[in-house]
Amino acid sequence: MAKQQIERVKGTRDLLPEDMVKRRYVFERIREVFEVYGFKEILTPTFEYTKLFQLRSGEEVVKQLYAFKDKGGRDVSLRPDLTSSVARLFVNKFQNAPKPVKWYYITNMFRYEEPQSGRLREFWQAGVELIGSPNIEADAEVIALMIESYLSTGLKDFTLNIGDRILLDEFAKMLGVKDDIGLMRLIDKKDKMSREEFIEALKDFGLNDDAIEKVFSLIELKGKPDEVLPKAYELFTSKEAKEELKKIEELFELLKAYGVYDYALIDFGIARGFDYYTSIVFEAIAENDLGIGSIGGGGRYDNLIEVFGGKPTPATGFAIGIERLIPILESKGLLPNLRLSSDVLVVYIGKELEIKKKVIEITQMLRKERIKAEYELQGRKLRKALEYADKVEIPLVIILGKRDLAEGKATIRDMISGEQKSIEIEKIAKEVKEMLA
RNA sequence: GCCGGGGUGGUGUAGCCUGGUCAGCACAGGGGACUGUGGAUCCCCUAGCCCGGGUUCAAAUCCCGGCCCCGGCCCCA
Repeated sequence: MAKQQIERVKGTRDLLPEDMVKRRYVFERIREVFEVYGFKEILTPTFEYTKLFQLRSGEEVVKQLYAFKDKGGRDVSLRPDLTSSVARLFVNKFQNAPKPVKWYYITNMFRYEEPQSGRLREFWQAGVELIGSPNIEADAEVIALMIESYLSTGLKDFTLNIGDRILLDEFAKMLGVKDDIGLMRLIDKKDKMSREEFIEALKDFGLNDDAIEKVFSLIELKGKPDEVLPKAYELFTSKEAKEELKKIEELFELLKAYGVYDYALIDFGIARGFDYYTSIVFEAIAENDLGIGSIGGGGRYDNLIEVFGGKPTPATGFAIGIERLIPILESKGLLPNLRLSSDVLVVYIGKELEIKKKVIEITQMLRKERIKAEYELQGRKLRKALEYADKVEIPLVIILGKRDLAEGKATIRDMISGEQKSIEIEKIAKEVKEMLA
């Protein structure tokens, strides 16, 4: 009698065989694309010194971390993402490596937050980091890769929305706002309130009518670059802003060359947390009715490596949220039917050791041919064994009893048609392959 | 951290408001009817009131606290 039932830890999930086949399918598609773009797989430790994450994001981030003291008194945290670890690794060992450094990872992350739709405490991300190039080509490369990653999973109904931290900073300056983060958070919430409420909120924030007018101009800067950029050049007057806009114009030209232009949009309202991003930021949105917002995001972080004690090194990257992507793929019927069951069940009739041994030999023969084969381990009677095969959708059953064995044969049963034939034991593997084909 | 809704066998649920029959049903699982042939039927078995406290003669049921789940807020690297 169990004294105590141990449950899963809050915000975690058990992944069952049927979940794992789907995930593996998605991971493999994404991995293929990462690889053909020349990214190499890496993995850093599951936990790091808490300091690493504090250095990047400040003290308040600790309450969103799975942070604890180990037995040696070290303050450590489970990784909330891989970007910090990658930057640390780069500073530790790769500062003199040939540039660019192109790394990817597919692994789990941990954040101590309240679970809700599309949000767990342990979750998986597939992401890349491209370190060493300050050029807009590098931004284009990762954005194109992100788009192609989604496409490889069959997703088509999505957009990659591109914003820019520099322009947001310029915007805040134009309005004379010091708390640019606060302003952007407010702008982020615009869709959750009515126009009147939004105007009220902006007034409460301290903006005058002219500034509010400008905020609305900014929000309208969303869509295809041909429409948005001309308006943006009107709204932004500073030299820095104009230069940044020129880069974005070029970025979209490059995306045309990559062949992914159709999926990319401008959205200058994107803030992406404001942690360490320095210019181009982006996030992917897929239309869905599951209440899932962004399915991935990224951007340029040109001073993070410096923060970690490295030489100033530009970098950019993104991460795809697997737990958000998979339900969307599933709801759109984009995941193929992946059968889990074995191809063959070998069943014996009778209790003689000789028959059981022959059944094992047949099973092994099939396995050597890389056919997924199992034999009846429960010792069920033939009738029950057939019911079992039917229930778990094993398409072929090989039956071996005294009568078959006496002739050196076994019976193969096609579980779908019900047809059976007697076949010499040595020829089973060949026959099974033909029947499965 | 805050707010709302919920927690009954492995799964889905009835019962809760109006405390009191062995907590009912279905599916799944195991066995049998049928000792070499399944996807049909019948029978049997396994297995449950999230945890702790309180009220009461009596708690799955009412009250309090906790934990967990679903969703929302904050936040979202």
